[in-house]
Amino acid sequence: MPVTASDQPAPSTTNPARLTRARRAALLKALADPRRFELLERIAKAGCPLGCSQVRAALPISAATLSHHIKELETAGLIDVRREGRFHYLSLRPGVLEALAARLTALEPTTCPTR
Amino acid sequence: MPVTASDQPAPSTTNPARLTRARRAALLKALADPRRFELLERIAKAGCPLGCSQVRAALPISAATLSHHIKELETAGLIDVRREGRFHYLSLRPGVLEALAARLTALEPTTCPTR
DNA sequence: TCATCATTTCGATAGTTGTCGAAATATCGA
DNA sequence: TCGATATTTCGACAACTATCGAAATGATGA
Repeated sequence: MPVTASDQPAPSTTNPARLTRARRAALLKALADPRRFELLERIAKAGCPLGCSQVRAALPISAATLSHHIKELETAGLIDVRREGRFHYLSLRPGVLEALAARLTALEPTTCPTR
Repeated sequence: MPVTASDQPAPSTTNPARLTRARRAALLKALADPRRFELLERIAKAGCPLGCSQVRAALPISAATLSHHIKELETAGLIDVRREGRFHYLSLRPGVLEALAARLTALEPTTCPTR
């Protein structure tokens, strides 16, 4: 892959609704992996920042792989990772999913009048 | 490819709002490719069924690759392809993007009360 | 300081996929 | 029937990525 959104300085918290082409692609790619989506679902469901290890315990996944996916989600700007001592806490970055969803639904409105 | 949603009989027009795990993943994967997304955008923008060749003319892409992406979008259930003689017409399958968007925003609502 | 635990990085591997040119198939008009 | 045009299939290649075990790093508490 030549130039992804991952190369960007990236997902500034301000202005969460504006989605670059590259950022939109990065988000979709991050979400497209089933394991990552499930991970995100768990984080979302938790509501409060979720401990890394708790996820690890609940999912049949190696630590290395989990770390990898967390980085992907973070790089895409989907989650925030608060690093506190040796524990890391994951939380959904607010507004991002909504922004993406809006972008998707924005594609729909035009319906063919002839049909 | 082991077991993806593509194997399913699948994107029945009825009940567009229910999204299987597999189907959701297939949709996201289909959308994650930049070229495919642009293709979809063009189809959406056209409103009315868009000729395959018109797309081909407007995009720097080989016929083989275009065919491949169209099949991906169709298999994912994002577009309908009406085959009419030697021309094929592409149109957005209604409701699918909305359903996916809904699924995404559904992840958001729970916000941490402590923070 | 040291053992322990959480997380990351490294290296390697297997599987997936986007891309194309060339060949095949299909449809139409002459 | 024949040639032209539209689309698909085939075969191949390069790039990417999910995955893991092992080793490294970092932080804590004894």
